Amino acid sequence: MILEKKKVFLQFATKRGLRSTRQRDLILDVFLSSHEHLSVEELYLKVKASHPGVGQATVYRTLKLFVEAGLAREMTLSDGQTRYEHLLAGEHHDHLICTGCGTIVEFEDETIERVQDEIAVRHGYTISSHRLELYGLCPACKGHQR
Amino acid sequence: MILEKKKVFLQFATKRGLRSTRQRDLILDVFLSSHEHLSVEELYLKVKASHPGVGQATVYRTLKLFVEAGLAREMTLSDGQTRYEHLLAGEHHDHLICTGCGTIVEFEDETIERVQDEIAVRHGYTISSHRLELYGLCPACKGHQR
DNA sequence: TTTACTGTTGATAGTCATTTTCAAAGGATC
DNA sequence: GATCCTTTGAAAATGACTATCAACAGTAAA
Ligand SMILES: [Mn+2]
Ligand SMILES: [Mn+2]
Ligand SMILES: [Zn+2]
Ligand SMILES: [Zn+2]
Repeated sequence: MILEKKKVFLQFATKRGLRSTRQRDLILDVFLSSHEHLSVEELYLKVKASHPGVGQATVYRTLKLFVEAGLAREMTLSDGQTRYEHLLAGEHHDHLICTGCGTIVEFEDETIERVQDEIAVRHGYTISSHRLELYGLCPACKGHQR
Repeated sequence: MILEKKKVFLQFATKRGLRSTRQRDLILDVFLSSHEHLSVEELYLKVKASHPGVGQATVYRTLKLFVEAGLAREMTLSDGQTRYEHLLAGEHHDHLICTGCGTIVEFEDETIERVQDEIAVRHGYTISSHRLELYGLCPACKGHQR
């Protein structure tokens, strides 16, 4: 899985004529070793922990490359920070997000996907992507509240 | 329709002990006279066109009041600007957005809403809100492209 | 009305995430 | 190794939004 994504990036880098650098290899390793939905700042801190010299701008730049390479997706929740998650081109899922603790559950639902297409067709649109986020309290947070 | 929303704001203002000001009346008029999904900047420009003295900060502040009053909804697309649209408390709709020209179609679908609830229940979550955006090309833009 | 109180406004400074700039560093090819 | 040109990191710049604060303006009592 991780190796597959490394290969995807390598192929992308080759096709684009990108040079191989320590920084990009490192950032890719850190990114692939985490399965959360990390903000740039969070990723930068993880990177800096082992390699203090790496600059924040490089992390910003490199994450954008991962998206272009087709191994990551950029997502914006309502906290004003851009987050990145693993996602190979062609894969897809939506999010169920706890407003209490931030826990994210990923899901896919073919009924919803199908109805979305029907709606688009009805209006003459051709859908290229979509975004569905459900916000609410997770079981744990529901307990705390009362 | 417009009168109803003005009344909603008036009641909110009364309940909250807000003073009646020229600026808020004006911004409310401009907001209600447009049925688009306007950014704060766009609204500010419309306001400034007839009343150049009004400050940007006042527009920001007033739009937040409209949301609190229950007659507007704040929305964030991917362009990094907050937009506001008409929405009375209790109403709801989702968006179909053209990536070519920005045209927005509003829709509601009870099947999707129902399945969303099922998904939430399955994971033990209690949903408080959601956000669904479909991105693609509208009929007009599909024509242009080819 | 005036007065006195206090909410509101607009200009400006501040914040925060992200982007740009640019000189120095470092891959790649010969 | 020499050359070329991409990449990097620090710092400045940007852009949306928020906080600050003195001047202003509703409001309600006098
Ligand atoms: Mn995810
Ligand atoms: Mn809408
Ligand atoms: Zn939770
Ligand atoms: Zn279009």
